[in-house]
Amino acid sequence: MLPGVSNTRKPNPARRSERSRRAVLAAARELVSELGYAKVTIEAIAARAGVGKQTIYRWWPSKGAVIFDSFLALSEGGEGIRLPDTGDLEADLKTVMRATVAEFADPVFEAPLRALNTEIVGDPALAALYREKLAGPVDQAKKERLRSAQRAGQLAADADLDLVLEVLYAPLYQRWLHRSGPLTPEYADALVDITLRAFAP
Amino acid sequence: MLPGVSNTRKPNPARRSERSRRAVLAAARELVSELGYAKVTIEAIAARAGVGKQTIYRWWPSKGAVIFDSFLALSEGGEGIRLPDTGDLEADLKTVMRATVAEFADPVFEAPLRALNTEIVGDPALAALYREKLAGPVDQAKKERLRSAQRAGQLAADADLDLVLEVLYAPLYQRWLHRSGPLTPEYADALVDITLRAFAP
Amino acid sequence: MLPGVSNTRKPNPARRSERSRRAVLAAARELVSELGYAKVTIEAIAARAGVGKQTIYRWWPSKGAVIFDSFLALSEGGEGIRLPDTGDLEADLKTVMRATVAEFADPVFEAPLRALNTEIVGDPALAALYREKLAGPVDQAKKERLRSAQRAGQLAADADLDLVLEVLYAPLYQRWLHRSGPLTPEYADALVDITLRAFAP
Amino acid sequence: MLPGVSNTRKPNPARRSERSRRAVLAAARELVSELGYAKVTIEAIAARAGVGKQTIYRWWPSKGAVIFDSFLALSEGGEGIRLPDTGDLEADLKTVMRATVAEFADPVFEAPLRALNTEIVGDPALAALYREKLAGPVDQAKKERLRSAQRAGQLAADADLDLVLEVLYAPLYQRWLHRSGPLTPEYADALVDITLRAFAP
DNA sequence: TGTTAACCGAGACGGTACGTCTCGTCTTGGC
DNA sequence: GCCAAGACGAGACGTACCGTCTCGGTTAACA
Repeated sequence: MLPGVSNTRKPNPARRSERSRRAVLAAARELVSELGYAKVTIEAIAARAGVGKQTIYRWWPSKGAVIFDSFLALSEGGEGIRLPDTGDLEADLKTVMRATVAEFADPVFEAPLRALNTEIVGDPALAALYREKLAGPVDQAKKERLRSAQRAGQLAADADLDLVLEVLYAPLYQRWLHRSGPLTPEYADALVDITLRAFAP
Repeated sequence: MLPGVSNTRKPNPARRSERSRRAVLAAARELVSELGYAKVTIEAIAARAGVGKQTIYRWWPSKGAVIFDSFLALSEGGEGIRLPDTGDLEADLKTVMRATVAEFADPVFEAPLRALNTEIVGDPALAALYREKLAGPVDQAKKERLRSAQRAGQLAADADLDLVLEVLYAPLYQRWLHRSGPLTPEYADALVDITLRAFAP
Repeated sequence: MLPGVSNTRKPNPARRSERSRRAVLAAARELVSELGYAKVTIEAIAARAGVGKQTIYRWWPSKGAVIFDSFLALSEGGEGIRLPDTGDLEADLKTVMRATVAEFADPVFEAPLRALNTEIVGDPALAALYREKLAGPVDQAKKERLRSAQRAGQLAADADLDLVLEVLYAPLYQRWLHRSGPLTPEYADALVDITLRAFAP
Repeated sequence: MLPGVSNTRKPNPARRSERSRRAVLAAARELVSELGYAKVTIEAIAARAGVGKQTIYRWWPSKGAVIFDSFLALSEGGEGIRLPDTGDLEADLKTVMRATVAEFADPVFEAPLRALNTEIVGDPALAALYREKLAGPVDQAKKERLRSAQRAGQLAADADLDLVLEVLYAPLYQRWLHRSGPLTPEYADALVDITLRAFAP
């Protein structure tokens, strides 16, 4: 082999077929909803998308990556997320937490979200990508609202905001993942109350 | 179909080979530690255990069930778990939480625990089993300690103990699952401090 | 293990259950007719006969042996076979050959006969048994008739009777095995004519 | 189902790998020689050939078909078979028959030939293929020689040549299959003598 | 404005593991 | 000690996907 020539060909993104990319992501999303993450195969995605398998292997490193990308594409439009800021932290947080509870209960979100979590647990790279592309922006928006509350004296000024978010969300997230209890609006409210007491100024 | 008549022959547990059962569970445990959950195959378990594949399929419905059982078998001896009770709730909880942090960091626990969580996310039946057989007894022990603290006036008498446990453990669990932050003894202490403040009498 | 004790236990034929023996042979015969030789399994024979598998393995060395035995049992009653001897060799042979043609065409004989031949081709021991127990007696009866014809001057006195039988029967047998041509009464007659011409005095 | 639509995907023969085809047939031939037909498995053929199992299942319907094909491939080169024609029918036939006797005795031919016959007995489709592709061409060549003999007045002009071949070969074939007697050059000669007498002009 | 390199769909390939089936042996009670 | 019943270790079955590797057939940049 000639020097500088590699056998792991590097594709040229400029020539990438946008039509194929979209078809793959759409097929991936559909299949995860229909079959659940574990039963989706790359062969099935390719067939459904009307795409050669190589086209998928060329542009994505793994099944997880394809499916993750298909979620990313969904939430892409919603850039610049902002949380409500009425000045009343408790009310604002309860609004947001109740919305989160509702989202977790929505069967449209259920399957893909669980799929995502299944994959993230065992794949550090995907976990990093998840934190960077999905969780990160949302957390930034939440922390923005919390900082505003700190300025307003509604939250301890020295509170570690990452920790605040964890106390607020992790119990909810764990209940959902393990199905260890009901996800009700009252539960959402209770988490807000507890968090505000824990991090009161 | 007539009652009691099934086309999926059901084996007679009385004749089950204890030697095979043990060998399968041991092999499963070893392989999960060595390869991680995703790369363990039933064929490999059977081969390592010196057992026919059919013997596994006869007694377990899925790979997840075998592996779960192999964890169950581990913690079976440790009945009657009790938490330390020195009278000082904060100190006792910090001891326990620091131990949990250490356990999560231990590579011996890492792989199997992640395997378990991977499987639980997508399998409600397994999740129920997990709650009943593994999480349940441990949580009972923890709640016992918390009730003792309530009697001692160190915790709000009307605190929902399930919620207390969630606030205490879920952030830690989430950090570990998502690798979203360092698991340090200080972090363990912080969680105890926050929880005690949130549920102070 | 104690000296003189072997691990290949030798069963005591005196204690053998006649009821089981009969049931096994009957089940074997039925299953060969229904499924053809290749699809019959020892498990199926045992199940149909209401007999433990070990009972079959105890008394027969192989599937072929069981099935062969089941044929033997059939033709056991018909000892002392004699061919017609009207004095007219040609007429007598044509009668017998036409009967053989009819037998080969009878679907009741078809499956078991093919089964037997399948097994015999690849198993010298079974082939020997076949010659001794099934083909032998019949061939003796045929040769008896031919000797009578030799004495009557209808056949060359020095003709090798084994060869005569082969010329008479082998073409028919081969056509049937290979399905290489129609088995008609005329064909039977033609074989007799040819054989008589070839071995004319 | 719509016409032309099938759920059993059919592969495109144009893309078939010649290398794999050859490797499979070679492996099949070797394994039949080494183990005998019954003990050859598709897995073993695939492994020996360095081929995926699916590649075999894609192109052949059964083990029998693979092995049959492996024989076909052997005799493929020898197109346009011609029998010796010195003008002396008896001498020519004895030459050919002695060669056949020798071939049947050759252990290299023994195992595969028995394998082939085992399979043919129970599989009408394979039997037809055998007659068309293997026996047919050879029989044509033989009949050509016999026709030449008819023209030379060495054989009855109205003799049924198929029948002549059967009388000539079937006894030999049956002796070999059933191991019911020795296959000697003298036996070959005897069959020729008998046949010529039976079909003398 | 061809030429040509790369992507595309399709799908065959060598493999691995699946979950099922049957083999022949071993084990357990019942008679 | 034979028997029915059936669990066992073993391993082949035929299928589903894996990830790689050709095939022709379009494109799309560049010569």
